[in-house]
Amino acid sequence: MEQIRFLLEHHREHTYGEVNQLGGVFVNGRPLPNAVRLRIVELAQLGIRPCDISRQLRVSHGCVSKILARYNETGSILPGAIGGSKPRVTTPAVVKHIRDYKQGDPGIFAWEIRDRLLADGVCDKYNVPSVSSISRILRNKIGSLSQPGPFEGSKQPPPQPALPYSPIYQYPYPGPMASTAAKVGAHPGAPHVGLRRSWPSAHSVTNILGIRTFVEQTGALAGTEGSAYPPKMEDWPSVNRTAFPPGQPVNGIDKAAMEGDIKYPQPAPGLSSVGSFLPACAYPPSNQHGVYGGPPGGYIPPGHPWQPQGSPLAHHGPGVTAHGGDLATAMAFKQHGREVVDRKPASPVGKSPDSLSTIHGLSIPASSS
DNA sequence: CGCGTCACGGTTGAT
DNA sequence: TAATCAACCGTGACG
Repeated sequence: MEQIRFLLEHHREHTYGEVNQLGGVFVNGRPLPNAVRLRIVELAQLGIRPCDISRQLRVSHGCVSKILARYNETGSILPGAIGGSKPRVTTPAVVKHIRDYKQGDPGIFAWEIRDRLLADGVCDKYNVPSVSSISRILRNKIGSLSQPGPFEGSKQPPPQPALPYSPIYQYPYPGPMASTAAKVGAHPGAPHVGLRRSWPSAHSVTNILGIRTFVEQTGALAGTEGSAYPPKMEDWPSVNRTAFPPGQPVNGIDKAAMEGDIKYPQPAPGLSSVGSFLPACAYPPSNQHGVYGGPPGGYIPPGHPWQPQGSPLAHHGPGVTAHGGDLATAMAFKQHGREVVDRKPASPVGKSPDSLSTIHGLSIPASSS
């Protein structure tokens, strides 16, 4: 144990990371590792209260609350897209259409333009400019230039006008992604890890509960993380990192992985165990994932609350969306849990109270610490 | 005591 | 190439 501590600290020295009031390690400004996020959701699904999850995982309750809330809404355990510019709603193409509408009907109201953009399929409800934005465009761009589009037209970048971008990611897509996820996640190797040591309770919990199994099966994890994060997957790191050797580029993951490594080096410290442990366990070996992950769709029950049918998040963009599939997986996961659990009642799954209690016993004790 | 919320200091990545 | 900026992050504290 001490060793562990030592390692942690040592590790910390050259990596960064801060320790919160609960003794958990976090990197300011950066998302918690996916492994931890997943764990939060798993535990919640098992009926463990947020406050206990917070203590067990040593993550602030505000964070637990946020992650669970997001999960309940979107079905994803992933953090939001960090950085970068929000896709512009007023893409050149959109502006051009606005201009056209205005020219066609100088008396047109901004809200009418908005409606037309939707009606014409130029935008969808997710990326249609607000009335005020349209007004601004009319004022600033179109108003002044009466000319047709020199500016944008030519330059039209790549943006896709009608593309939906979802503020969050779009997760739900069962189809495509499993592989991605798999890749990412797949790292068999992890088991070894001495993870256990560091996080006694936690890991125990996982095993005990059999969560990990669950996860693997569902593929949620893998899927989720991997795919979901196509663009950024920042978290992966912890997970990946463990498994991934540096040179391996896994679809984009590599980068993520790397980052992860860098920043969240080892989960080891503090929650460390979690991080490392989880990942390992969590990620299904490729073969498995093949089995489970592939068919995420299957897991997803048809009408899910959070998964609106296609709508909101669903529409996905081209490539990006593909990742969503993972998400779907994730979702599946959620559903699963959800159905069973529902949060408070608890015990649904088969784990029943016993499990819980066990869990509590194991982990919670830590809280005192 | 639990938990939703938000200010804060931080990081990221597209422009 | 560097700077800007808006998005997100988790913590910590308040209610």
